[in-house]
Amino acid sequence: MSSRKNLLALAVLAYLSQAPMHPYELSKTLRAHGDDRSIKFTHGSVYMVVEQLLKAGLIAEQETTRDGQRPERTVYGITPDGRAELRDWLRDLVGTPRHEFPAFGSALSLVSALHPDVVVELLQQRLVRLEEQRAEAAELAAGATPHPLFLVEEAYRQGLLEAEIAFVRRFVEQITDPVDGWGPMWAAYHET
Amino acid sequence: MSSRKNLLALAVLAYLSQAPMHPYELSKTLRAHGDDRSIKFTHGSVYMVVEQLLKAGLIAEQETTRDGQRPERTVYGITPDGRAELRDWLRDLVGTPRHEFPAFGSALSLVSALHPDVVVELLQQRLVRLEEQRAEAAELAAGATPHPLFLVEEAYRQGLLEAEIAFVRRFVEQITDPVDGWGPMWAAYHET
DNA sequence: TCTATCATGTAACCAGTTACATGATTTT
DNA sequence: AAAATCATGTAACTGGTTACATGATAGA
Repeated sequence: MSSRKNLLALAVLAYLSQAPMHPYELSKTLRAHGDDRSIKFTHGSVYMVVEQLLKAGLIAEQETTRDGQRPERTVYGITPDGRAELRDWLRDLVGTPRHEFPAFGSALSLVSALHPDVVVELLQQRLVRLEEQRAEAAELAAGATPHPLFLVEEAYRQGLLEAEIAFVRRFVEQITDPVDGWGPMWAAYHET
Repeated sequence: MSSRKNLLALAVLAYLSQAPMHPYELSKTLRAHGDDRSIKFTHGSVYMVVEQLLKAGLIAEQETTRDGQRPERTVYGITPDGRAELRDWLRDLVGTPRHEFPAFGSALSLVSALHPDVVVELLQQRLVRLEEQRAEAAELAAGATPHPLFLVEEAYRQGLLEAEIAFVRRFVEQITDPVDGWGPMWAAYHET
């Protein structure tokens, strides 16, 4: 089995559960549906996971066609094992939160290596970028209207975004608070 | 240069900027300081990044000691280039948000493949787990008292956690709302 | 003293990214 | 008809994870 690490494999299973396709078509369809906002993949990685899923028996070669002088295309379909894996994997992802490692969190854990003054500047810069993202997201949500179920991932993102904005604001205040801000202590410690 | 992908490399630079160490010691120190909550690494990957950083000239072999019949240990120290990279990298991470791919988000984008009834169950299960995590985090924050600057990453996590809890609650309601919930439409669509 | 665990590192394997290759179609 | 872009795939490189190896100390 794919050992459930690469989320692209999940997406491929999901799409093949609706109709057989060849890898290039998968690649296109995924991108067309905007799945590249929630799943990281490149043209090349699609071929990779298809091969992995094939080895694992979760999909199977369905037919091999040749259209004029184009390279051969192999069409893959999902197997019963594949359907089972899709279901179980999704259930697991939805039902059980797992520990993740957002880059900003990692940076925060090491941020004492910078001088507090520059950190404040950087945080303010981050804030304006975050607010830009929020504006874009709002626009996007206002525009399109497929059923909102298909925007649920966007809603989730927006929630996280708001939380991050709030956090950054608080953090800036904690550093700069004139009465008991961390700035001075931090600056002192930083001379080492 | 390390091309700035593996955050472990950043942590290694940060620690070596305080004192030279050998890889095993790095591994231990990182774990002792709880950096494994914010950065994903294993014993083996530390050796890997040390080698990469060495190749990139960001750290340098300082001395090679042998203690009794233990294997030789090589002690590494940061170079001036390494210090510059540490600073720039951190600045970038703090100042500029980047697009990330949380697993729950990916799952959400495909969740229509499950029946709405089971999704609701799963979300409720997720909620109790999330609330457990929140309780643990609160306890942890109440207990320890190094300067809160060293818990800032925890505070960030908590913010995200709250946001996720709120989102999941809303989502459950949207599915199950008796007047215009998505449940029926979703269930119907799901027969395909 | 036997066993378990720590200290330290290497090597083999697997996954992911990037770059390249080539014929087909479309645009200028 | 030249240039650009699309359609389709392969191959090479690089990074990350896992498993293994081996002497040292400590506990039973």
